[in-house]
Amino acid sequence: MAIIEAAMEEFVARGFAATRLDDVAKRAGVAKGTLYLHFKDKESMFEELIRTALVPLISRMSAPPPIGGSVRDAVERFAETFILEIASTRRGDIIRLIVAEGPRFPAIADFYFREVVSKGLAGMRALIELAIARGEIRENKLAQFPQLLVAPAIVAVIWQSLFARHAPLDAIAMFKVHLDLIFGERRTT
Amino acid sequence: MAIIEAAMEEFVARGFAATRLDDVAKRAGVAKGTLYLHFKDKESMFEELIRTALVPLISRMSAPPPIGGSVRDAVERFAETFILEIASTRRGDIIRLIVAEGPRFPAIADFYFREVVSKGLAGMRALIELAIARGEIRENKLAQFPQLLVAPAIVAVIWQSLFARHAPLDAIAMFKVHLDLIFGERRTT
DNA sequence: TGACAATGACTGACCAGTCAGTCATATATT
DNA sequence: AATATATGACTGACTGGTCAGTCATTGTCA
Repeated sequence: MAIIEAAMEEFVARGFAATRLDDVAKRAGVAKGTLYLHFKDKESMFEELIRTALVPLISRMSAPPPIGGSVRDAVERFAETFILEIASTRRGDIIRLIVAEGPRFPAIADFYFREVVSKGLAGMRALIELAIARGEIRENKLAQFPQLLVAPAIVAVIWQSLFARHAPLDAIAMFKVHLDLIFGERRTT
Repeated sequence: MAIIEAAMEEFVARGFAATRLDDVAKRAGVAKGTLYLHFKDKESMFEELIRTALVPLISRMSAPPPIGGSVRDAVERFAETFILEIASTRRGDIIRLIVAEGPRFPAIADFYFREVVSKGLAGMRALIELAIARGEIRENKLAQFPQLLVAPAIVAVIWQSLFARHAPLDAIAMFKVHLDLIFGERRTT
């Protein structure tokens, strides 16, 4: 749907309040009235968009449980995907948008917490516990704070949208160092 | 100045675009015209506010270089101060506000990068290098990414404003686990 | 032709920014 | 000291422009 894409662009670039529906319509190549055939009003358009935008994130999150190789490899592949497909792209702006508008749209913060954050953290915690059981991770208190595992990814997202211009950040290299801290220095075959 | 405080409250609560100067004036107990005796327009009011709000942060940042005890202790004290005085208070919202509005106010992102982020990271890097030289930290690639040291603090700030209601986060405990990852498990005397 | 989708001109609310006027205080004059 | 005059911080009603949301009209397709 062209409208959804157009609205996403505008909301990401200007935030909720400063986005004009005239601009969304123009970008989508429809008349303003058409928007109201699909959405009740600006606010529900915004909320539905954020929800929609998350569907791909969610499917990634609940993706492959790592039966095969080491937990570290699984986490590393996961993080690479996340950074390449989210932190370095338009989708990262969605996360920034949620941080920006969340407090003013409790419904969005709630939804995001329920559907993404709590599930994602639970998944991370499971991974961490598995790694501890296997002896890949020593620090067993890490399972209490799965946020620590993903913190650099969040920071990468923020960095890209605010400071990439001033100082580009090699998010993947950073994340590998982070994993070295957690799993111990990688064995150089 | 009552105006500054009032404006801060409103901007933090509603963001730039959705804040009404009538509300700022009412909250400050002055007439709207008075605002324009102190600020050129809404935009420069906002920018000056953000700059002003950072002064206390900056002075903290450039505070005591840790000559005395271990680097870990210094970082731990620093992080505790940061979390208690920033992440858990109104000031945390300022950081969120910068994340939210930064892309639309390049001047603010620039200023913030120059005055806070680059200086802060340089300080962190120096600390990390000292700790590596002293043998407190093994992972010597950490000096390339001082962001990793502070990432949990950033995450804590965001968590507090978005999700504290759903799941309170013990940011200090989290940070200690983080430090255990970096410095190795703490010796229990 | 009838049913439905799409349009875009229009309306009314809202709000940043203005400015003619007020008034408390300071300065000058007698 | 008493009165007159000047100053400028402050006010808030007002204006002009903007924009969310509406709806009478037009286009489309079976």
